[in-house]
Amino acid sequence: MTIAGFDSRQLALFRTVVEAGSLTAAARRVHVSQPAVTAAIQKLEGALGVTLLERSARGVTPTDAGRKLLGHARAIDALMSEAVADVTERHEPLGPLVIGASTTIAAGLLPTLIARFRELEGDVGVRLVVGNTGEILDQVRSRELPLGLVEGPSRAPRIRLERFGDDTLLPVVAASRERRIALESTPVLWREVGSGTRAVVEKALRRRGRRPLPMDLELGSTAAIRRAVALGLGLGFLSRWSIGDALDAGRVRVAPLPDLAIERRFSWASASGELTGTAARFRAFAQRERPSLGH
Amino acid sequence: MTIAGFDSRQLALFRTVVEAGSLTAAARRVHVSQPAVTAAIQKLEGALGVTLLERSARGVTPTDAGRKLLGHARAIDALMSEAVADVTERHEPLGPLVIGASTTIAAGLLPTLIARFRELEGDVGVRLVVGNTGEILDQVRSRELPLGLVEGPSRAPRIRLERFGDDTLLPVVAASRERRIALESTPVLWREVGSGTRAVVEKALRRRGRRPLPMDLELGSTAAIRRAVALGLGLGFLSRWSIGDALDAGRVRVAPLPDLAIERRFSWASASGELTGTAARFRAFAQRERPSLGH
DNA sequence: GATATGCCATAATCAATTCTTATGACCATC
DNA sequence: GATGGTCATAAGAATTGATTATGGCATATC
Repeated sequence: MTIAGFDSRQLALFRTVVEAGSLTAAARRVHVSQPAVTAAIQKLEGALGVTLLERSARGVTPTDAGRKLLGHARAIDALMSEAVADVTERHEPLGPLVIGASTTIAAGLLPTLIARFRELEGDVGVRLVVGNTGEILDQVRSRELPLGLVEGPSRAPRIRLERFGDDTLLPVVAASRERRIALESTPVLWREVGSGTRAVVEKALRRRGRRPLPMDLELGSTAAIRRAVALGLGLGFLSRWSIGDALDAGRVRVAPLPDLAIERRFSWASASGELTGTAARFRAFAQRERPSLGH
Repeated sequence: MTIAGFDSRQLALFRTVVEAGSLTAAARRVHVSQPAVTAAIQKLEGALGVTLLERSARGVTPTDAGRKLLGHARAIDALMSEAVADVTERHEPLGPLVIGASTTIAAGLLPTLIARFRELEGDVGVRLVVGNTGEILDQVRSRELPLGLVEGPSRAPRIRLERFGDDTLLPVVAASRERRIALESTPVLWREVGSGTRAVVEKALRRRGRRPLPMDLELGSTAAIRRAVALGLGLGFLSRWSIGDALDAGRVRVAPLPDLAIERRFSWASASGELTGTAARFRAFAQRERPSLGH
């Protein structure tokens, strides 16, 4: 399939570029680097044999050919969405959604996602099994769960893993706190021992030389941490996926400690082979919805 | 751009699968392996959360969702071609096409390609510079030529190389020859020393232990070799791209020496950066046309 | 019914594309 | 001129996507 070098994703990107007015802005919008956009557009131009954009120091503007292509790109975009909508349309009522998730995800990400899914699909029943990553993986392996959404692992035996997206654990403090945060003397709000989130946070802090202090607090859930942060009790770590509301409300803000942003991955887990019915539908839905979730 | 997992190439492949009636047949048609098709369709099904094909031992048939998607796939295909045609449409008359090519390509592939290009674009002037690969690359580097199409190299300094496609040098004999070919005692029809084609053929034959014989013939062009093969003078090597007519005419056939099929690559060469005008247009055209050229 | 044939699925491996980071050149604006 | 924005290039890493090899399963054939 190396033949064409011309597909709808390139067109969608081209559209974004024109609408954003610059390669850089488009790159930001789709969360890739600017050179990636440069390369993709060049490839598209090469495939068509036509210059599509007039480059300048202030951005890009479409050439005549580019303007023509823009129209087609929009039409194709529309047709693609229509195809998804049409094919995805359900005829028989869906069975309940059975899904396992690790704590952070179950608390932060899934509620939104499930709510939107039910908006679209009607009142599907939901059984959400919460556990740590290992527990969920085991239950997927033994077919107790058709589908899991977990933090971290990049591979697990006898299981099919697919990437959901990347997450960032951001250091946050109360919005009222002074600008400079002294890492050594600010209380840290921990999750309980055994939590996957705690493990990665511990590791990252140790790398920075931060040792546990008596003034640190240990809390049993992400929600508790969020509340504690808002109350000014210290520095907490919150997932980018679950942080939105708190930021919007203006109660908390991201601490100016850029080295402390912790990257990790969320992955789908399913038993090898066939994923069907409600679970398949939910996974596909979530995957499409993802770009609109995190900021 | 890892977000969607859903693009027009997947749809085009899906369409091919349904129209071919089986994954295997579709794989043959698009020249990829069957597992590649399996994987691509699975990915598409995953992205939509829907089963598209009913698998059986006799092939595949679309499900309801699959039939719906097929319609959309056709529509999108059509729209994509329309977009290409529209954007590619020319307003000002094109300048002459200036292109360099190595001997085999200039003789075997380019005439067809240029003819079709002119059918589409009108009577564009053509200046075709023939030379061996190194000579062409030098002239591209020095900007004497905007574009070259050459055999072989996978990289060259200060030059942008892009893949045109893969070529196979097939061992051919007269159709009238007996089935079994004794490599040791059959005369080989060589190109002259210095030819890129000769170099790779020599290497391949040496690996098989075949030494030059007094009965071998040396000829100055691909056309001469093709004629000599048809006349039964011995074993020749012809490019898959240029062999079509001779095979069709029934004068020659591929010799049953599968280990002797020699793979090599054809590449576009252009100066770093901007390729515009007629050359850009020709390259894009050729790239789209390619699937219909070789067998 | 045994056996063979053809189709699809999986696993392991390798090659190719695509992305990222780092950097440079260029143009506007202060 | 500096500064801050833009786009382009290069080199490396990561992801994707291909390939070959193999196995299961259903239909067809003897």
